[in-house]
Amino acid sequence: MEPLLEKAYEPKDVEEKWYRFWEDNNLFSAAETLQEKANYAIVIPPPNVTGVLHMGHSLNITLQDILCRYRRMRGDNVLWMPGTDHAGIATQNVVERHLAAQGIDRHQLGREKFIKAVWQWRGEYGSAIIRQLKRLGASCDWARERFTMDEGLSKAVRKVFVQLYEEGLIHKDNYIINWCPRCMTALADLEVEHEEMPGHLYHIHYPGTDGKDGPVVATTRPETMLGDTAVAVHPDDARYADLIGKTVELPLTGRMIPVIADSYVDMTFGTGALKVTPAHDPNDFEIGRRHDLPSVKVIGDDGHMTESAGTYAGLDRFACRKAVVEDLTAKDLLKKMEPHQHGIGHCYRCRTAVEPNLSKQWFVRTGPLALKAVEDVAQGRTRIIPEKWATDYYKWMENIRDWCISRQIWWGHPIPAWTCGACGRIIVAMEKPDACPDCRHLELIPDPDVLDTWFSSALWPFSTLGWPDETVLLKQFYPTSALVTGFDILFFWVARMMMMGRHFMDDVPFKDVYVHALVRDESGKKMSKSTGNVIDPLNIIETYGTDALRFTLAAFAAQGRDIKLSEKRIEGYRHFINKLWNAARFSLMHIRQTGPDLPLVDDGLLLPNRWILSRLKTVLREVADAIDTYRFNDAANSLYHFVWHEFCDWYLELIKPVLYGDAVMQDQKDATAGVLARTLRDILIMLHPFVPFVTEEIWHHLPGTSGSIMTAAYPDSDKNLMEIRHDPGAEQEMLMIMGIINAIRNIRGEMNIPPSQALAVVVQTDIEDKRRLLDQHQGLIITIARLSGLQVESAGQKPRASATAVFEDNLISVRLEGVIDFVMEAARLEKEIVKLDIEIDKLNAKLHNSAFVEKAPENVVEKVRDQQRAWGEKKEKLSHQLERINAFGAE
RNA sequence: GGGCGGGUAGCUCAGUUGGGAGAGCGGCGGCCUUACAAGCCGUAGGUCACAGGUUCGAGCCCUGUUCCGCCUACCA
Repeated sequence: MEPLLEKAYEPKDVEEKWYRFWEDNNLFSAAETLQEKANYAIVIPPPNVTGVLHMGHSLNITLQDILCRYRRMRGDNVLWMPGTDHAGIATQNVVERHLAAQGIDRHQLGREKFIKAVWQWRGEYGSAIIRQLKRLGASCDWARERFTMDEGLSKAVRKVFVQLYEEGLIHKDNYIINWCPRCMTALADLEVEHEEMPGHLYHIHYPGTDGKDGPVVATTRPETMLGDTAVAVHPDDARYADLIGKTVELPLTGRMIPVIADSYVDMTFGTGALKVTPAHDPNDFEIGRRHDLPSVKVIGDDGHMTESAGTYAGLDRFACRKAVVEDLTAKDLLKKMEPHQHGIGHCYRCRTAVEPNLSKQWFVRTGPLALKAVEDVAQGRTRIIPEKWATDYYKWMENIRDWCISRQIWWGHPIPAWTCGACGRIIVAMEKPDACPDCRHLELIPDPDVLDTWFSSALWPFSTLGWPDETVLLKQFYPTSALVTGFDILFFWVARMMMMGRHFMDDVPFKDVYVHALVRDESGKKMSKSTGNVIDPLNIIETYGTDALRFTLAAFAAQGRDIKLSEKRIEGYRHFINKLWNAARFSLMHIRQTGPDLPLVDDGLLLPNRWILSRLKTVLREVADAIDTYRFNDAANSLYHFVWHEFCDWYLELIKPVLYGDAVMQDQKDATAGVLARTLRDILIMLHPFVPFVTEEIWHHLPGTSGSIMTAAYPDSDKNLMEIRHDPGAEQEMLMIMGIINAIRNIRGEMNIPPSQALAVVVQTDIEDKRRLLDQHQGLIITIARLSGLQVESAGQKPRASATAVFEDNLISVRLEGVIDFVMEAARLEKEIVKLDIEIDKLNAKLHNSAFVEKAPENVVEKVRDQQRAWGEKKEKLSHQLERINAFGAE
């Protein structure tokens, strides 16, 4: 029965135990039924299957877990849908490296065997991230875990592809796209990261053919000139007016190319003459289309020059640049070379410089889809929180470009399209057809490409619920309640889910999108392995425990865009966990009742009990409100303050005299233990979503509880809360008692009087109710302020030698005959008076300002007057005391 | 180029309709007071980036300046 807890909380001892307990008891699983009960659903942002838990996940998971655990305690039927995504390019890269270590190249292996190898790899290593999520305490419905390459999800992908194709929203086209020569695949615009880099602007002379000199063009990429098919100038540019329509020589190739006029050209940049390479520059591609120019692809998919590059064929693109520049210099065609800063696109998976490349790819026409997705947010069907992110969402959606969804890799969802070997017709279908519908030819060549991983992620909120089948789960939980994610994938993922959800489900995918910050290191840099500034959450968990990490993340969750994390903070919150632990340890020594049937609403309750219950009621409301509005930091801070600075610092100290006192009636002791039990219980419940492990552990030691704390009801508007009374009177009275104790402590501290020395104190007030109150709680004050005695009297007679303080109208005198240092006390009073003077002067200035008195609201003016009066009286008392002290000192 | 966010105590940051500047950590002083030294008590410290404006009143609203960070873009 006597549950003696260890002196310090040891997370390692309990975390694994309770996680297993929760799983074994099925506490994470949602009920699949079309019942009346409120449903609450969150789909996890699926981590990359190759991923290792980082701080970003930790924050993301913690916040979702807080919501889910909280909603369960509020009585909702909660589905937290977990899973991973197959991360096409990243996974393929990982597995390729894995194979390379064994000296195997994927092309040797062949496509089928390679995919088999990826699945095998996934089986071995793919659940690492899931195990790590569990260490964070994530209460996901693991039995329903999904993977974007699951059969069900693949079916959804094919269905979506086919339907969009039939609706004309997917098409295949020759277009200039971003190409990663290392990953050997196309990338979507979003998957390119631009980085400002120093380079050069090369001025190259293209000689004319009619005896005249010809233009000088400016370029940052001279190697692409081998693929030039025109030179463009602005139609209004007088300098080149007579060149338009003529041809010029393309150096190093011997080809002749036309000079065309296009208003895209910026006359003020460079030389005003632009070389046009339709196959290797998006703008040039557009110009090429407008002017019907041929495209010459001189850079191959592997980043080396093609046969079309003539003598440069086979050279790496960067080596070719060097060679071209050398050759131009030799021919005296390089007129100028100036330093130039410009943005260069890099592959977001491997950092290789992206090559704009002409290629035949599949695209989603996003325009019509985006229109509706914008409406959904504008009309409030989906709320984006904080609201400021809606601006970014709108802007991106409104400027959206077609989405290149085909990838030239092997790992991913095959594009459900086939080309007839005879007539060349493209067939798009859920399953491979037996024959070409046009010519009945039997040889159908499957499209070699796979789909962008984000294409399948975009379906996540409904594909995981069973779509395209009409499942109970789908009916129950779509639209989902909330999506919690970092702003870095607002476009990659959220925007695309919005488009797909609306289009296929005819409803938004989620009611709320909560966008949280990014976790950075303490100097504000993004954590990355290459910088070496990562704080590994698993290490943190080892050292400080999961709860400390979670509470830290929650407490910092709403701090703008970034969370700068350092171990110091986490350590600080570990102290909080330990504080809670010790408060529980103390409480459990006194809680013997096994039932909650204690008289909580009872005027006979002692003041500290009435006070803490009143405060508890307020905090219950505050925390619930904060979580309901995604103000996780407010919730965490409210709890931190309440538990540490009210419950521990005051309440537990205040009830010690009751619990330990010999003269206290047993029924008061019992009632106090009851209030203590109730308060601790509710603290545990409120804290549980934030720090699930330590609260579960304490819960099981707390008499009168049963089962898991996960199944405890959050005290809200139910009768649980009704039995706690909001008691402003008690709060008011406690404020006074605390104020007086603080004043005495202040004197003790400033006078350097050790706690071991008991003090004799006199409190004087003219208000009889206050005297009665102080008399009544004399014991409390004596114990907590460590007094030898407390005398309460009406104002008038002054004790002979004392240090004094004023709280409200109470004059507090600490008697220190023979110990008091008059000089020190005089200095203390003077300091206090100076401070008061400054404040009073400010108030006087306000009140002497007639504009203020006339125009400010009545209650504001009244408040200032009250304050002025109160401080004036306080100052008077202190000044009077100062005179007396000076007189004593002079004796 | 465009847009967004930020500049508040030594550090990291709160500050939700404009009305007496806050927390945590750190610092300093005193304490092993029967839950906790991962603790307790006390205390110092701020022209709220700068300059104007609106207002009786501005950390908060407006304008400009400056510094930092991020996102975005087709000036080669």
